Amino acid sequence: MAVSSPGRKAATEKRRCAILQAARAVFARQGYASTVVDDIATQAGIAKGTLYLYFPSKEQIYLAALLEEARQLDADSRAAMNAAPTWREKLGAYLQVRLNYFESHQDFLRIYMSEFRGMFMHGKLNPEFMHLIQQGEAQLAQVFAVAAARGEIRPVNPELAAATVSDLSRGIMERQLRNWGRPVGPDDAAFALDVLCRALAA
Amino acid sequence: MAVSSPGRKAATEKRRCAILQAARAVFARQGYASTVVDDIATQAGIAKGTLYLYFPSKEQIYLAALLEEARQLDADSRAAMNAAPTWREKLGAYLQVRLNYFESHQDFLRIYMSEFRGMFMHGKLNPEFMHLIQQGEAQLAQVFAVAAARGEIRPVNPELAAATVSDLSRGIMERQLRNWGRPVGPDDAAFALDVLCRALAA
DNA sequence: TATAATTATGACCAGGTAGTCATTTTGATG
DNA sequence: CATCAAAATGACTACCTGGTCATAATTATA
Repeated sequence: MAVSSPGRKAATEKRRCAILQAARAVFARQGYASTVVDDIATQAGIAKGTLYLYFPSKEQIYLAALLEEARQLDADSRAAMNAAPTWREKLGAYLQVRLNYFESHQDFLRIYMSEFRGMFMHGKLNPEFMHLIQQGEAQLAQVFAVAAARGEIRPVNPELAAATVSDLSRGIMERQLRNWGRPVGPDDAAFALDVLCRALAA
Repeated sequence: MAVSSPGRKAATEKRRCAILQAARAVFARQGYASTVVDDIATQAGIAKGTLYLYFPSKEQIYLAALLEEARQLDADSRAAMNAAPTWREKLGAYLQVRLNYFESHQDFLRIYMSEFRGMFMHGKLNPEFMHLIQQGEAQLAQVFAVAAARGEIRPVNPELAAATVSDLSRGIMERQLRNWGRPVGPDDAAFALDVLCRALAA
């Protein structure tokens, strides 16, 4: 008569995660349009019908798969930046977190870079995503605002500086993804950090 | 008996262009996936069947619509940079051309920014596109290589520097497209140029 | 104007896929 | 073990859309 035992709930949650992981793998490999719902089910080792027991639509799977990781990235980023004392280290932490995340979550980043970002410009986007992204840049801007107020960097428009950082970090990740020509590595991040430091130095 | 009079050829070419322009408008508004071939035909004021007299498939329309503009942007860019004498002015020209292009070809840039770029990472891409893009960065890299050899800038990896420029210029255009929060304008480009100059100064 | 060639049309078709649901399997409970 | 609710299944359907082609309109030629 138990409507749902505790063990039941855990199993359900586990399966949910497995589905999302499978979805990320498939979407990363094939992109949203070329992915068929059955592909995801197969990758997850379940039947299509079962998928629809956990998610209402292909689109929702996609969104959920990305949102989960986006939250994590945001949290990691936030933690690392808060732990860093100086603006320079905070900046380094921001870049570092992204590089680390890249190592362990390529699927997510591939989807994010290759098609998700473009969604901003078209139809509506899940508000939480907007928030997450805006929040990320706002945090960065805050760092620069503080540093500028303290005279640690020259007085720049903090939002513009933050946007610059996010442009550069995106570029780095994109180059990692497609190894365009020569291999890119940590040099790339070091160069970006160097560029930023020189550009911002008081 | 004339197989095709000269006036005929011109009319055909004109229609072809009209189709591509219509295609850009629609693709920019709705994205590739959400666009139905009939949308393009309607926008161009012709019937769907007629479209297929000029192009063999939806994908080819998309590619042709973008390739046309990409060639133009490349040409403009090349011309402006060649005309500029110093590395600094060449860099300014690169950014400027992109900003100008943005004014007059929003449709193209919207498609390019929001979904086309992501294609690099998935399936094959028209080789001419690869070439155009790689060539663009290579030209930029060349500028830096020369400037570094002359001691006009500090000795940086030219490819990395070029990549940085293209990351920043992309960021600018993207921010223009979605007026995220406050309006962005030429300040944005000026800031980017400033960042680059400071970062590269000998 | 009559004739023929070129160009345009849009109803139609074939293929493919998101989502459903009647049926089966699982596993908890007494 | 018997019973039954919850979970899983996959064949099926309803719909959509890229591309075709027989027909019609247009334009050039004689």
